[in-house]
Amino acid sequence: MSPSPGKGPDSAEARIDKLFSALADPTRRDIVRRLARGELAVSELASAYDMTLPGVTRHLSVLKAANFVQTEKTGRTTICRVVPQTFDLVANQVDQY
Amino acid sequence: MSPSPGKGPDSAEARIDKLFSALADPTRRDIVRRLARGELAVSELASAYDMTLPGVTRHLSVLKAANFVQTEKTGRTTICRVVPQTFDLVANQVDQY
DNA sequence: ACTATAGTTAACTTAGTTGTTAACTATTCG
DNA sequence: CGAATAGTTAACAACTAAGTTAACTATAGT
Repeated sequence: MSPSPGKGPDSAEARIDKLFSALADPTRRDIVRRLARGELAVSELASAYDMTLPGVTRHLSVLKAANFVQTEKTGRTTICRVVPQTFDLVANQVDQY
Repeated sequence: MSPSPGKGPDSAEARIDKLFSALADPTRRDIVRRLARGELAVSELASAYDMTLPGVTRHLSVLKAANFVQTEKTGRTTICRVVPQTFDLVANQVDQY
């Protein structure tokens, strides 16, 4: 039955949904801007916002689900960095319209 | 007190929120793709989807609020067309990340 | 071993989105 | 005028999203 390009929750369209809705939140856009300047730990990021840590963790998980951000765990700190290719992908999408 | 660039519901950030969340829905992206090929009446658009007319009207109002689409009423039909500048705006946003 | 630090997960609240049906306005045609 | 067509608005149900607190896991330091 193959990877099936159907309209499941993992379809190409659903992936594009995730791209745009991840960017549709100002905190997440700001996270991305900060990470574009260099990788940061979760709590370093969190200190920039008037928001509890779990809130930031969730924004990060949205960004990871859309593949805008990758994380790597080193010891007890989790380092976050941007995945630049994903932005190219968005740019290509936008150009199509 | 001037236009006030604060963080109200009409701030620059809120406008960008609207841009991305308008594109975060597959029906709305499809509407935009169709309109990019030429203007269409609301009911012409609606006939392309397995959705009632009020549903389509609402998607259009989201696209209008984000300024992706403009409408013009002629007699009893409402013609929809795309606002290309808005896509440039999105592209510029994406390039900043 | 104990405590503090770093982060995630769960449960919950509040608010917003998506789509429906029903009711409405306005234009066109007989 | 009366009926059909084009579209919007209102009220509602179902679902998703953002943020909170509380509880948990795991690594580091003393």
